[in-house]
Amino acid sequence: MTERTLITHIKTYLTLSEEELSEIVLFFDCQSYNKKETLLLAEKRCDKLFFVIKGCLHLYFIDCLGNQKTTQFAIENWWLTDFLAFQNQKQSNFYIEAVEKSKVLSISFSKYQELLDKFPKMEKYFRTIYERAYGAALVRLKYINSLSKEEIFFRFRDDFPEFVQRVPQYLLASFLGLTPEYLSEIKRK
Amino acid sequence: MTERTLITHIKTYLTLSEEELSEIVLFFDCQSYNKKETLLLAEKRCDKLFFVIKGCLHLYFIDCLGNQKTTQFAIENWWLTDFLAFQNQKQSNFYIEAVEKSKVLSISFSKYQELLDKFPKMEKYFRTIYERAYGAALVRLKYINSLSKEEIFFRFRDDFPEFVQRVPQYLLASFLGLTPEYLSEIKRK
DNA sequence: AGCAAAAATTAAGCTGGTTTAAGAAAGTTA
DNA sequence: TAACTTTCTTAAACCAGCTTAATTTTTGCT
Repeated sequence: MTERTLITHIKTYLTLSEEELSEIVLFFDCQSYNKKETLLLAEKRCDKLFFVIKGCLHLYFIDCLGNQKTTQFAIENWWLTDFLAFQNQKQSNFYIEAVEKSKVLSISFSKYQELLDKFPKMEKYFRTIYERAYGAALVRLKYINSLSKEEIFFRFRDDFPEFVQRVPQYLLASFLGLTPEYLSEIKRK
Repeated sequence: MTERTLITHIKTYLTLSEEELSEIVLFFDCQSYNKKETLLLAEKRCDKLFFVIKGCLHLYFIDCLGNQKTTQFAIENWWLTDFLAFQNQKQSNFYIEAVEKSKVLSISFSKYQELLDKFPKMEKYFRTIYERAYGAALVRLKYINSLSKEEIFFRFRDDFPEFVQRVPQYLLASFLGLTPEYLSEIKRK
């Protein structure tokens, strides 16, 4: 069962019975996506929260020149959506697309509410996830505001070597906030 | 009572009895800080989560050239700490200082755990706060990666005009990721 | 009010990183 | 294995934003 991935993840944060856990996963839909397939469209109401079982997604937007810019990746055990738009049930500022063939759980906003109402312990689970994600975003902002683009790349490669291998360079460049050309030049050294 | 500020804020997210609310605020200490007074030191274990009753705090670090760089502000009704260090009870990557004379509630990590255990509804409160904060951080990363420094400033001034008046320009410049000199040049136009 | 310190402005010179454009390599499809 | 498409590389010209440094304005203190 592929849903074991989520159950295992929840169990690292909470103590829940097997019955509860198997009830919980019923709130989710499981779907597979091919490389470059779209999961969420900007301008549409953001009604889905995603959990990656296998594969890799990215959250991106299109800048004023028509370039795709990646703001966040999500690999196995990561949650992803436009959280602000999801919480307010507004239209999304971002697109979500599969970077590679992926297996993904999703939950609608109303099911998410139901899940949290029925299993209040899940509030703790998500509180912990978001507390950490927000903290990590602040540290990321710190790096952006203190390191040169070259240092940002080397730091990221040291911290996540396997990830640098995994995603195409032009997506990595966009995530790190530099041009593919400059990233290529940095790597040459 | 100054604690009403927190109570009022919690009530916008949860339904709780007055008895519960007044028990909750007992978990917090209230303290006043003068302008430039330090609340949290980098390199020290991060054992406090802060809530601003009145005034303004900022989360900053010192870059390799010895410059103070602001990553986040917190005004009335905002929570602030180095969330990653707080959750893991590690030493902080950041300093926290009062930007102006401020009145602040604080809670230690162990009291925070106790509070969440005793009042599980508070999990929902913090889940919501962090979900929003993380979403906002992603949108902020989007702006950083798509707008010129000039556009970043004008956008921020349009969105938060009163805030631009409130904090010193050199802190605002640092928060927006540009030099005070360049910000000054932009404003001249 | 008067002094000292902190913050903001101005301007010139400089550089890290972008833009543009073209070619090479790697992946995909039939 | 050939043709097409996507991704990566290279190099030169360019510029947004930084650095430096000197001056002015504002703030805080007694």
